[in-house]
Amino acid sequence: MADDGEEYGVPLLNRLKTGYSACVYQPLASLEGDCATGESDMAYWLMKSEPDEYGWDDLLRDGSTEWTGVRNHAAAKHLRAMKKDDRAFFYHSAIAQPCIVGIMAVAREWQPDGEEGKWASVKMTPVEPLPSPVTLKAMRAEGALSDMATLKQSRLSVSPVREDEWKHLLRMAGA
DNA sequence: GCCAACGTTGGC
DNA sequence: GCCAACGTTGGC
Repeated sequence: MADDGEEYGVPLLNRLKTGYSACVYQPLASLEGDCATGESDMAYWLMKSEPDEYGWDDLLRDGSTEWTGVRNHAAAKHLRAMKKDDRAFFYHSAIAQPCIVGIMAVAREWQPDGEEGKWASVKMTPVEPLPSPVTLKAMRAEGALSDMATLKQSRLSVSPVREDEWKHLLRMAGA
């Protein structure tokens, strides 16, 4: 079981849940409380990372992370559009079974990343893991997700997710 | 401003 | 590890 993409499946999530409840459960309540404006215009995103480099369990361990290193103009544009408390799926890429494994929130809006001043990074914090990960394969099989930016352009590491797509994915994840 | 060459990313 | 897709660079 530990020899291919399955290691990023349910067994890993079970392991993560433990660490999650142990160290970072508080964001949900405080984030909801911050929405004083009443009507939510919260946006949704999908952010990719190679778990060999930085995965969901690293984010749980750290409590939050600066999402640096994005060097694609379209992705950088999305980073600059992200607002505090927006939600984002954490997607594990470049593994045998690429999949969405958890939900993050924008903890702080963008700041310059790098010397050139043309790139941006945001600060992200974990909200909760998905009950079961949603694989890329499963996403591709869903007609309701056929417009998703990440499916149309696989190399885009930060992409918007529509509200209907977000809800659909949550249902697929058993959330 | 076009386009060929090249580099990088990400899925398989 | 390979290859397709995409972005960037540089010659013209």
